Amino acid sequence: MKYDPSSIESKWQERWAADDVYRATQGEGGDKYYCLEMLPYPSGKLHMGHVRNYSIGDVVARFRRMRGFNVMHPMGFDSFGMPAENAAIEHHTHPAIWTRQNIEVMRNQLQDMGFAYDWNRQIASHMPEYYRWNQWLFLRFLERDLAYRKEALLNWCPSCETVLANEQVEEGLCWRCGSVVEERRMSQWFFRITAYIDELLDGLDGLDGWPERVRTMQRNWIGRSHGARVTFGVDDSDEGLEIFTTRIDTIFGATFMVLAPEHPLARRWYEQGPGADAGLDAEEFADTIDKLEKMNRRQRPGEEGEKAGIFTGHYAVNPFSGERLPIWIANFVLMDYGTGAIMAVPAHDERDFEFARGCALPIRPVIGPSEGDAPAWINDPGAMEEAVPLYGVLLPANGDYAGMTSEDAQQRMIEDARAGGFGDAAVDYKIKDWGVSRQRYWGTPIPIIYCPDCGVVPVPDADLPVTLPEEVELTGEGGSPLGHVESFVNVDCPTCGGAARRETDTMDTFVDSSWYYLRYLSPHDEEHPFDRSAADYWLSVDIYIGGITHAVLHLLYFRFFCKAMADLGLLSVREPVTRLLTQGMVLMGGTAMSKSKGNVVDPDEMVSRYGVDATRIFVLFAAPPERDFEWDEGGIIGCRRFLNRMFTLIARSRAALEGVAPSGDEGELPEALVELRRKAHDTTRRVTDEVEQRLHFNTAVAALMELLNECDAAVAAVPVADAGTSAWLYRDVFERLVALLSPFAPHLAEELWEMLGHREYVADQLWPTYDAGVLERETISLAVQVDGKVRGSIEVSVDLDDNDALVAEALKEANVAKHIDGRTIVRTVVVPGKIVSLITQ
RNA sequence: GCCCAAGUGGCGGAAUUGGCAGACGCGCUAGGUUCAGGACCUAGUGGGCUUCGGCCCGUGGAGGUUCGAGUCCUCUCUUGGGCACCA
Repeated sequence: MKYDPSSIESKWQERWAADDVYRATQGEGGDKYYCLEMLPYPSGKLHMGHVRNYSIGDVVARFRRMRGFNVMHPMGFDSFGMPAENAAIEHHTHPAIWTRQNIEVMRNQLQDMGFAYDWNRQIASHMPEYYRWNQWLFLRFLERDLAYRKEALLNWCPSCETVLANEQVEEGLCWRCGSVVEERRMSQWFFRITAYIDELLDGLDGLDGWPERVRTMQRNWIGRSHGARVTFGVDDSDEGLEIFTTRIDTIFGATFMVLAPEHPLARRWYEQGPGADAGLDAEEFADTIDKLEKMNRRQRPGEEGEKAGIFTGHYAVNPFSGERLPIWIANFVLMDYGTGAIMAVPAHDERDFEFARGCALPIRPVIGPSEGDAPAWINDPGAMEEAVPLYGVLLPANGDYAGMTSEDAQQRMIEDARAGGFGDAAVDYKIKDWGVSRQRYWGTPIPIIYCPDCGVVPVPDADLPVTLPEEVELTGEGGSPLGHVESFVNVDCPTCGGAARRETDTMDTFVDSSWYYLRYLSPHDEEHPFDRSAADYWLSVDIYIGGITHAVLHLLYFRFFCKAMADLGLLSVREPVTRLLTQGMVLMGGTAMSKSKGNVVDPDEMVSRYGVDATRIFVLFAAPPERDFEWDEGGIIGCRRFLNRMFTLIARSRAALEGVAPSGDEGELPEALVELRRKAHDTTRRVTDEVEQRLHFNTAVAALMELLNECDAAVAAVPVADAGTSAWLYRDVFERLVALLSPFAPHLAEELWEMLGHREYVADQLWPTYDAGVLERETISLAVQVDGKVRGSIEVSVDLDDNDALVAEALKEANVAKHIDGRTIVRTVVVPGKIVSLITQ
C-alpha cells in the first residue's frame, strides 16, 4: 500500500464539505477565536505567497479548534480594483466577468488546498450586497464630519489616470505601476483620519501583539512632532508670517525666513512683484518662482534635490529680538507641512545651513554644548563645515534666555510667545487626511449627488446601493468612466427633485478592506453592515496574518475605521486586532516571484507533483513565518518523504494495533518504549508551545519529524506485532503523532486516523496533552568543564544537587581526571541540571 | 544621512533563562536493495590534526564582561527593510 496524496486529499475534502465541518456558529462550544488572513485580490491564480499566508492561518485555526475554541476562520475576495479594469481594457471583456472567473478559479484552488474555511461566509467586495455598506459607512462618516470634500493638490498617476493617496506614492512613483506621479489641483473626497491621529499613534504602545517593525513604520508614517508656532511680523504688511518650528530655542539664531513657492504670501508677491532690495524686475522674479515651484516636487529615487531660492526683497521681524530678517522663497520648503514657511537657523539646521552657504547668508550659532570645552565655531561661524543640530545651553546672544538649557528655553519661550500673543505650542503631523476619490470605474460609487440648487446632497439610505452601471466604455482615458454614462450621471435631486448629477468618482479600494472582517460575521444581513451581537461576540480578531507590505496602508486605515465605527456606536472595540503576524515573502533567485521576471512557481504544479499536504508542510517548514525564504524544490521532496514515512509507519502497524486500547500498564514497558513515550509527550509539549505561543511552525514540523524518527527506531527495536502487553503504547504514540500532524497535513492525518480504526474526524479531536510526570527522568547527563572547556559528561541522578558529590562524580570521569592531573582546583561552579565547571590554578 | 532587523556547515535553518553549537530537512559520500522512476533502507557528513584515547580551531570582524558567550557590552563590516528636504 502506497501513499497516494491526490486520492486521499479529494476524499477528505469531499467529506469535510458534505459534513460542513468548518462552519462557525456564534456562541457554540468554548471561547471564541477569530483567525483572520488578509483576503486576496482575485488576480487570476493563487501564488506561493498566498499558499504560505493561508497555510499559516490554517494551522492556527485547526490548532485552536482542537484546543476547544469556537473558531471563526473566513475567507473572501478583495475584488474591486484597477487590475480588473486594466484587464478589461486590454482584452475587451467586462471587469465583472474577469473578476467572477478569477474568483471561481481561486476559490477552487483554496478549496483544493484543504483550508478549513467556513465558505458560507465568503464575501466579495465588488458585489452590491457588500459595497452598499461602504456607501452606508461613507454617509455615516459624512454626518460626523469624518468625510469631507476639498480642493487639494493631489498625487496624480498619469498611467492609471487616477489620484493616489499619499500612502500609495513610493519615492515619487505610483505604488502599482511605477509611473512618475504628478501633481494636480482637484476637488476630492477625504476621510478625516487626522481626527484620530493621536489615538492611532499612542495606541501603538499598547499593541504588544504586533511586530515592533510595523509599529515603528506606523509611527514614522504618522510623524508627530511637538514644537511651536510663532508669528513673525512682515515689515510692509499688517498680516504676520506664521511658522512652525520644533526648535524655538534657536530662534535668536534665525538669520532669514523661507516660504514655499505656493505660500499665500509668495503668491501675493508673485502677483505684485518683489520688494526694492531684491534687485530684480517683476518678470524675472515671477519666472524664478515658477521654476522653484516645479523643482519643489517630489524627487526621483535617491536624488537629493539641489536647493535653490530667491530673495523677495521683503523682510520679517523676529518677535523675540526685533531683528529684521530677509524673506526668501525656496524649493526645499513644503507647503503641505507646518505652515509652509520656516525660520532658517543655519547654524543648527542642516538644510538651512546648506541653503545659507549656497546663497551667502549669515550663520549665527546660538546654542553651545552643555559640557566640555567650547568648540571653535561658537566664535567663528565662518569656520563651520556643517550645521550642529545639538540640544545644549543658550549662548550669550540669546537675550534674557542666555544660559538656559534648550529644554528650559523652549518652555519659557512658548510661554512668552503665548503671553505676547505671537505664538504657542503646536503639534504637527506628517500624515494627511486620506483622499478616497478615484477616477476609475471598478470601485464603489461615492453616494453623493450634486444639485445646482441644493449643492452637495447625500444619497438617502433608502436609495442604497448606488450600483455600478454595467454598460460602460472603458478606454483608460478621459477621466472617470462613470462620467460618460448618462443614465448613471443624470439623476433627480433627492431634496428638491430637480435635475442633478451624480458624483462619478469611486472609492479607493482600501475602503473595502478597512472593515471586511466585520462583514464575515453576518455576511447575509440585509439590514445592517454587520450584526452587532456577532461583533460583540467575535471581536477582537485574535490573530491577523498577512504581508508586511500593508504595514502602513491597509493596517492604518483598518485601525482608523475601527475607532471611527466605535464612535459611531457600531462597535465596542477600538483596536481591531490583538495579534499581528506578518509573514515573509517566497523568493526565487533572491527576489520576489513575479510574472514579469518569469520566476514563478505554480502551486498547482507542486500540488500535482507532491500533494497538498507536502506543499503546505514545506512552506511552513522552510523558515520561521516572518522571514523571507528562497524556494527550493529539494525541500518539498524532503517533506513528501516525511509524509511517505508517516504513511508507511501506520500502514505497517495498523493490523497489529487493531483492538488495542491507547492505555495500559506503564510499569512493564521496555526501556526503548519508555524513551519513546517520553519523546511523544515532549513532542506534544513542544508542538503546542510552538504553535500557540511562538508561532514558529518550522520547529513544530521538525519536532514531528524527530518523533517519527524515534518511532521508526523503536519499531526496529521492538516490532509492534511483538510488543505484547506494551502494544498500547504504540497506539498512544501513533495517535498523538497523527493528531499533532493534523493541522499541518490535515488530509493525510484524517486518512491515518481512519486507518487506526477511528470513525470521527481527527479535526474534531481534542488536541493531545502531555503529562509532566512522563517527561521526568531518573538520571541526567551533565557536562563537565575544566578551565572553561568541556572535557566530558557524567550521568547522575536528577536529585543529586550536592556540590561536593557532583564534583566528586565529575572527577571520576577519565578525561576530566586527565585534565585535572597535576593541577589544583581553585574553584568549582556547579549549576544542578546544567553543568559542573572546575577551575584550576 | 537617520532608525530598525539580520549575519551560524555546501544550502534552508535549530539552539525558548548566559550552560555540551549545528536539532530537523536538503545536498553530498559509502554500502545495501530494487533496478533505471526525482524510489527505499543503513551508516557517515563544520574545518584541521590524531598514537583513534582524544586535541586544536569554529556562529561576519576586533575587543571586553564571565568559571562559561551564537546569546550580554563597546567598536566595526556586510546585507535587507523603513524613513528621508517633515522645519
